[in-house]
Amino acid sequence: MKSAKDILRRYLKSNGLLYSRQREQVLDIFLKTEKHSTINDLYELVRKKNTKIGLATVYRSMKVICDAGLARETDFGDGARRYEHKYKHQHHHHLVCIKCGRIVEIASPRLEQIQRQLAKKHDFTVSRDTMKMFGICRACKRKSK
Amino acid sequence: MKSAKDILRRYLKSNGLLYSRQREQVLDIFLKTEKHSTINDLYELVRKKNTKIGLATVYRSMKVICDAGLARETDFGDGARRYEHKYKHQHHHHLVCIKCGRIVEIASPRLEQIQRQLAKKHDFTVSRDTMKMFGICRACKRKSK
DNA sequence: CGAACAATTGACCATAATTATCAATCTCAT
DNA sequence: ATGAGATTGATAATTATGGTCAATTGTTCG
Repeated sequence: MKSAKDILRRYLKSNGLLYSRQREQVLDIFLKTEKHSTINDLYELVRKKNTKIGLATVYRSMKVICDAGLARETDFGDGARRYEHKYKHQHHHHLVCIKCGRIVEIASPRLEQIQRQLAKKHDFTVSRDTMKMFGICRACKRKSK
Repeated sequence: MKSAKDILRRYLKSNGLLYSRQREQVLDIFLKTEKHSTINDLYELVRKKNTKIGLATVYRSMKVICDAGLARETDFGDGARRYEHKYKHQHHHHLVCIKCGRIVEIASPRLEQIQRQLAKKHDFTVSRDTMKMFGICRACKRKSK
């Protein structure tokens, strides 16, 4: 089983790109995060290891890490791009609480099946998909009673 | 059957807001658009009728029109908020071609049913949801052969 | 109708996320 | 170790969007 670093290394090499210290640092930090970090989140974390790193480098590194298939961009409509793990994580969708911001990840084979059928019906070759439901979670419903 | 203007009027009145000339103009233009316009698209269209209107007014008007339930924000991840019709239009999802930008609207009761089940399972009260699949449409697949 | 009052507007500024620029520096195959 | 080419960090530029405020407008009520 290849490690995430191996995958990044291989991706970079096969595209004529370099395995820089900064890219490795960003990947290390990203792998340690649990969920849905913004570029700024990652930037601040990486700066604890490397105070000299620039914000643009974090943007650029996450782009490469996505291209390598290790991360996935998600957008919760809050004006900031977020990243989640893609390697060794099953495809999933999101329930987002608009009160407390809690995000629940959900996987549903039946949903995926319907998605495949819909894509086939319209002859689309799908490379990326996203489904989100925004609403109020159980805890917030209790609180507001 | 109430017209979109009646709905806006009623919404405004019941919220202590005013029915201004600009809001009506923005609504008129929005109703004439077919699909997924950005604020800037609408701004340029409204300016043909009212060269004095400000961009901020279009932002503010579309916000109110959304709140009144006549429009829905969509996000295709291209860095610009887009608006689509909500009144007298059934809920739907999107297939987006990443080559030519074509957007196909799809409705699926089975998908909606699964969404309801997933929300219920996690005790979420869903107020808004979105599902998108990005890929290559039939026409673009043919072209690239 | 017309005055009064609160909401809205338009112009402009503020902010925030993201990207472009470019000289200095680093990576890696040889 | 070296050189060609990729990357970086600092900063400026860009873009979408929201805030401010004095001037204007819409609505209500007498």
